[in-house]
Amino acid sequence: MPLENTEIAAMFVEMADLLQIKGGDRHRVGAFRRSARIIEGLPRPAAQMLERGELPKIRGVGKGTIHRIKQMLRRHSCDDLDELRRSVPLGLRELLKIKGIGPTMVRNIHNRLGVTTLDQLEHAAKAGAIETIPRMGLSHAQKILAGIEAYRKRRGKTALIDAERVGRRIVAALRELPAVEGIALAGSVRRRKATIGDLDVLVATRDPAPVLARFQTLPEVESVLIGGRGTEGRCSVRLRNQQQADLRLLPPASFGAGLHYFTGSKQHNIELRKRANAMGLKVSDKGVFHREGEALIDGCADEEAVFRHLGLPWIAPELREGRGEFEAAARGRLPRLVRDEDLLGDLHMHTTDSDGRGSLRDMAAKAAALGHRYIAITDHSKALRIANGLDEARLAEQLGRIRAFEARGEFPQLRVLAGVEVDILEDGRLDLDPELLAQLDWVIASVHQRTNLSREAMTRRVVRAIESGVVDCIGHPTGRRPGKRDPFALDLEAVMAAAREHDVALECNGGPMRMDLGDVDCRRCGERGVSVSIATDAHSPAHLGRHEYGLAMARRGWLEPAQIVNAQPWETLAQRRTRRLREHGLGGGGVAVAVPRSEGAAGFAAGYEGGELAPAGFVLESLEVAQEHAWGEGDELEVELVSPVPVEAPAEVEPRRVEPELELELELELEPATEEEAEPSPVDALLEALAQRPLAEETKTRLSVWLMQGGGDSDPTLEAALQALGGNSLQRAFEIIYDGTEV
DNA sequence: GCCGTTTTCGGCCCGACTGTTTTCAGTCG
Repeated sequence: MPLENTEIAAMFVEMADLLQIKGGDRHRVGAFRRSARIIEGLPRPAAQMLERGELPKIRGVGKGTIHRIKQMLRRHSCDDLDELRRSVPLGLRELLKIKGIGPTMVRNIHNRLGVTTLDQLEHAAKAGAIETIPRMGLSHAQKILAGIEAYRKRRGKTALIDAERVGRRIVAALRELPAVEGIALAGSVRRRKATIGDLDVLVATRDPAPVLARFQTLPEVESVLIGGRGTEGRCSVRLRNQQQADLRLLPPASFGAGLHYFTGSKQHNIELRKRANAMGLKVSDKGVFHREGEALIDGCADEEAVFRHLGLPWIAPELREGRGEFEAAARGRLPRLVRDEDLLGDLHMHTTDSDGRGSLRDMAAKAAALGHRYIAITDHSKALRIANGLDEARLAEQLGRIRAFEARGEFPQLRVLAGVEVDILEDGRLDLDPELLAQLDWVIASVHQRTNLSREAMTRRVVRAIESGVVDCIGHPTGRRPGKRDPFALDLEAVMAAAREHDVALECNGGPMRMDLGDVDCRRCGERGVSVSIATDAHSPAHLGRHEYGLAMARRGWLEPAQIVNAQPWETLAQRRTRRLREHGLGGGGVAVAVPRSEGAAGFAAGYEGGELAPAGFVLESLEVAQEHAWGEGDELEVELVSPVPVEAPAEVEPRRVEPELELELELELEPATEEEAEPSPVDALLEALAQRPLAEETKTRLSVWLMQGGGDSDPTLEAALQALGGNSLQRAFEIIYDGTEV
């Protein structure tokens, strides 16, 4: 497998950093950075473009860059990078990973204080040596110490995309060997965690020697940690990206048992073995055994066999965190996890109008090729100058362009929605005129700047945006960058409550460096009835369709298609928006939804009174008004009066509410029990369990499972107990579970 | 290092923010 463009780009960035630390010519540094940006943005693999002679034609790519790329493709490095790495100590390179420290500061710190390692820097900062450097003061020292602490917490963790990329390459190389009968990545990569520690590679083979030999000499390998003779069946290496990779060699007959064991998580395995124990069985990476006498029952060539022996259905790796998956599996209540093919559209992407690399048409063409049913164009707003954000005039112009594009009907199966990713300003106001926002089809509101507010201020800020009525979704809600930046201070609980009240979705941003919301937050959304948008945040056509990282978080968060906005048809989302706008007294106010149905202009929205532009599914005064203002292929465009706007959202998105009358009845039924009743009813026993702190694991699981079913009669005893506590039983369940858990 | 032209070498992206300083330097996106 050839190097990917992002990997080549990363090497150019590293060269720029190292050269800058050495005090090299800043324009040369800048040229390396520019090369990195260009390579990262190439439409096709650099290797391919090089072969076709397309690379030298690109502005900014000169002879030197071509020469280096050729070397990198051949040997994953180049002469200059080798030389720079030799001349700059490893410890100094590590300092760059601390937030607030750039190459120039590394240089100054090194030159003035002789610091070459993280520990030395920490010592210097504590000893007050930082302040002796010109233009650096106490704040810098404090910032550095905080940065070191944050870095230490996340050290050794690699982003999923990076770990997976190198892992896949190793798998591809080993798979070629005749001795390899089966191969898989296990561990946290397989569970699709956002950050990965070590890489686990499993190989099924009857002939370990050639596999071991090949593994140790892969180009990705920097040094062998454990291996060679005496270490049968395994080998650990340090990779060039500083990750550790462990190779395990397994007999094919027990590959499934090993795959399960090494996929983990640890907690999941502990619970699995507990369960096996209770059944008189023993489970290990070698298979399933009788507990007495340890006789082998089954080596388990595949993973399903492991679960089958325990009377369980196969559990998806993403759920294997010991967070209630066994209880759910045993009761036949595992979630039907959202899959790529469930996603009908993508509601977050950028074009060349702001900081994207593809035009409106480029994005639409790619989306159509991927079979998307709809996409929303959501460029940045003016506050994000660096991204060339749109002001009102440019957005209005783009809106007209999108409507005209739709009217042409070039991609009849695809609906292109006019949207925006509007900045949430410091005080919670939106960066664009709400009147204009109300005319769009899909509005994402995001925080990009001033991210260091207090928790209270940040929460007020985001909640205010939600309350505006024109916002459909909060983009990358926590601002986290796994392994790089902590989420900003935010009361997500309050945000979710507001989101639910105003029917606003929270985004699960699938940008591989964001994955925001994370898995735990996705699950909280699911439990609270807050819908989630799995979006790519694509900045080029190549990024479209890359739902894998958003899906990873959503699946780890137990989310099902019904909880995902972009797994719903666009008409459903349009209705939700229309209803919300009307409730907030913004636009709308008509009586019917008009949906154009013509062949040539499928999915195009008609205009409404006054000749202004209206979003798809917009509420229109009448059929006549719609037809009068319809544009497109002249009279070929039909506008159809569909139905009055439904007031209720689809049942699967909106959890049921408890009827007040029912509550009252149950309360009466559950009047205080008399002392002589020896045996408490199941409901009373459960009430007692619900009042316990900390909450028993079993009770917690029962609550989670019930919540995952959307409440209701899946567990009548629990429902009765919750209703006895008064109020909305779903709400009670959330409160109890989060009161009884440290989140 | 790359570009463009002045064809042999000069000029190279930028704004917000922060911290340290009274005019700038470094980081981040």
